[in-house]
Amino acid sequence: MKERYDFDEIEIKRQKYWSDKGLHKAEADTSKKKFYCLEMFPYPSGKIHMGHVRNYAIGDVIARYKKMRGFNVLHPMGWDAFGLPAENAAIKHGVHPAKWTYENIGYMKKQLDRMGLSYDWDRETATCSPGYYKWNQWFFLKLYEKGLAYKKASFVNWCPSCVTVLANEQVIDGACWRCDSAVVQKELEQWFFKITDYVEELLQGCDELTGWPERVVAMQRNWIGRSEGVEVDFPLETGDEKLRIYTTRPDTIFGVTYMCLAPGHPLTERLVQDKTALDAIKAKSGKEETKEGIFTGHYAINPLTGEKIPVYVANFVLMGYGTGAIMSVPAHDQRDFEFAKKYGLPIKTVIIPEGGQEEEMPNEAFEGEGTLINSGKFNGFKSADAKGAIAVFIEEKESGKRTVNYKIRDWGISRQRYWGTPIPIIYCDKCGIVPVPENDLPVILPEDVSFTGKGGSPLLESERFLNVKCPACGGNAKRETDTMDTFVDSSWYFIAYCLKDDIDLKSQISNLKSPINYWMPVDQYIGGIEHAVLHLLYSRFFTRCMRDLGVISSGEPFRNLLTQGMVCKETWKCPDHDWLFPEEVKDGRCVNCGKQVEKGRIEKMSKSKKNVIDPDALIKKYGADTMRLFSLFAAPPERDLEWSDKGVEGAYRFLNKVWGIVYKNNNALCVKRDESKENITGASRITDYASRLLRKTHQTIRKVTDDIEKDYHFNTAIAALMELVNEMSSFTPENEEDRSALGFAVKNTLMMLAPFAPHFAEELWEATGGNPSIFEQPWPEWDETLAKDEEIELVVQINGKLKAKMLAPAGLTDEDARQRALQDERVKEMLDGREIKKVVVVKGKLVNIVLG
RNA sequence: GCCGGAGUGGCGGAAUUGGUAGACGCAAGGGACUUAAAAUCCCUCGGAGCCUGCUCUGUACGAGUUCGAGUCUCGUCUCCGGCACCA
Repeated sequence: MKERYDFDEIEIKRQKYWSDKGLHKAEADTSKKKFYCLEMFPYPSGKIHMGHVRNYAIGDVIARYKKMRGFNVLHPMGWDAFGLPAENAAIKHGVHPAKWTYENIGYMKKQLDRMGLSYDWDRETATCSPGYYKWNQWFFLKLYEKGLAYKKASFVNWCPSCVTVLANEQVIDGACWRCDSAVVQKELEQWFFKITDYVEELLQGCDELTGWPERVVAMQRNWIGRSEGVEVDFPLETGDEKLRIYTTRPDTIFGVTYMCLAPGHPLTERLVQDKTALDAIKAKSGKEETKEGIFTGHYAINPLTGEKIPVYVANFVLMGYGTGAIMSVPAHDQRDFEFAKKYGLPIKTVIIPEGGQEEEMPNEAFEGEGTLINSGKFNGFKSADAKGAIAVFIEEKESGKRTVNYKIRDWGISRQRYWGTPIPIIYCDKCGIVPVPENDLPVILPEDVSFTGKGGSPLLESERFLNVKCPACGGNAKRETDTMDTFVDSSWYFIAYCLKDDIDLKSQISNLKSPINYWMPVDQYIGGIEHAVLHLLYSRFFTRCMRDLGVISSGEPFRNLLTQGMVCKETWKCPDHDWLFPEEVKDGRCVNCGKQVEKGRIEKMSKSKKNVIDPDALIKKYGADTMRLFSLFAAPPERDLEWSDKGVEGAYRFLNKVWGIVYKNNNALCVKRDESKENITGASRITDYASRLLRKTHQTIRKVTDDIEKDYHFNTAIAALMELVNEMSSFTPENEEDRSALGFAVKNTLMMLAPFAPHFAEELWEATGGNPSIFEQPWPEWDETLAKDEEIELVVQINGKLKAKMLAPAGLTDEDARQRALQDERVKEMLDGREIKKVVVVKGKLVNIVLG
């Protein structure tokens, strides 16, 4: 072996070795226990970034570790290849989205391979390939058959800059999630997936997501937003029209002093005379913090009290939730309270808190539960009881019914964009909406379109695509020109990976022994927290739909989820030149202007903040193993990672140290024996020397295995390996026993290092005579008796404070420990003859002497 | 406002069911090797005191439970993330 650690040569050699061996290929085999390890696939934006590196390094450690544990491991990778950036690149640079995308895929794939990731590339999929998106279309047709895909006109979130519709989830604080432009409302015909049909199941399924981070499950529950309440009809004073409201607080219904309609409510136009005032309210709808409203001039009747109640239109009432109308109880709802104060409306208290009294002039609404007053026959009821009783009463009076409401809406999937899956629908003047026959799939995305960026669907311009014969009547018809939301693509790619060459979902229906049913669910899914709601919820929905189609036998796709933290780095800012690259800062000054720079916060790596590290450069300087090792060592996976150039050097030093030990061991050990100048006397001394290293090795195997198994805490596992290596580096073997102990330590260190620094471990494995691949070795096992310490440090406390430490044989009895502590000269001195009240002994660890 | 999560050295981070606070790494200081530097190796490294050994103190803050609290309970403060006029 070479004296120097030449990472570049080794890594390329080992990547070829694994590839030639087909080490990462997976085959479904029901006789083997499987492990499906999956990292969220990337959008092929051009180059991988450190976030990818971390994500994939974590996944690769798990995949390689599980393989060594004897699992049949599936570890695939592919490309989330449809999406806006490709189209934007086409508009900007005139490159066709397909060309742009496939070129990026080619480059990024090389980068991933250079990292030494153990993917089975036979299963690679790009969602933009017809072989993949055909099944998006097939799935769409199946949902359409079941009434789960439907078209409706609705107000949608429209981004004027991206010229497209956005899902509710893609709107953040009224702005586009991608470009930050203000989102406007526009009425369009859209295709929807009926996720609301599965909402109860998706919610209940949350209880079973025990392998998911709690906060992600909480976010999903929160997004679904289930609430139980009552819909109540308030008849209008004039005519037979009724106002239907939704409330979760029927216990406060006697406190209603006015009502509010959403500006978009169907009745507003009829009730409000002053259209300019109405328009003003509409303009302020759903945006502003301040509450504004107008009186309609109409009154409704509270069905329980018969009271006459003024009806308002208010900007803060949402049309999309409940019935778009509310009953207002200012005494017990802060929003209603503020509105009432502003417009001088009465406030009627109907709930008093436990042990409280009715306040004359409340300063704020009391939103808690309590006891009912001013509520007719329900006076004296507790809120919880009153909710039920009043709901029943309303139902008996046929004034309303108990209902469950959800915040989640159906999933709008239409996008007025080119680079996505064509929706397989044909519009015929005679037959109306006609689905493309299954046999005609895929509907291929045409290439002959131009990218002007002027908006509208580019597909409208492709005559060959647009004009089609109606499958039903044969007459002239037109295709749907919208494409699907790319979240459709990513909602089932993990199922596609299970099928190797041909993603034929249909052929797998009702096949209990299909590869899908062998590999699914994903045992470990790893990705960023940013997908906590969207992607993960849609995938759970899709998998359930697939289950109901018979494609898969169970509906929960991801057993365990690990959300890795962000990769962060410090930032630099110049008062004139904004964010600076680290190399633009010299001695605390900006190299452009010489001004004092400000050390900014530690932020997520981003090009705009100029605090990115380029993985290519890192690999060139230190190699992939060092990069992987550092990103795994610096923090536990779920936490944010602060990038440190010095820390990377530390990881590199560590590998060099191991290399040095193995090199020395391999070549110089045999000679060393005669050159020995040290005086080591007595065989027992030598035995002890070797057995200490042996013990440490067994302890390390236990620690590393536990750390990986428990929570994938690779940072502490690597720390334990470093400890062992430190011990090895100061170990000079003097005899056969020593040499075999060191050999054992080296061999096990390499095996444990293998998932983290695979090329490095594989190279040294071979250099030390290991054969075949280290990844075909079983994970090391420890011997509990050999791992046991012979001596322990017995801690003596007096009144809980550490006073002395002494060596004692392991496994001593509590009584022995007690005697040793009490008879220690120094302890005796400190006790100074004072009365001992009690002695607490913690087995094999500690004695606490409690004085009176 | 509601729901999560977190506050430990100069820094990243360790500490089974409550039982030696600060593993491992980085930075820093000192030393060895070298003509010199790099690399490497050795030592020190929470704070304060007498710098030998030791003593006191210390895990955001304040109480509490306990023989014993970074860990459990209650309260306070700060920071981060998500949701947010959802009736």
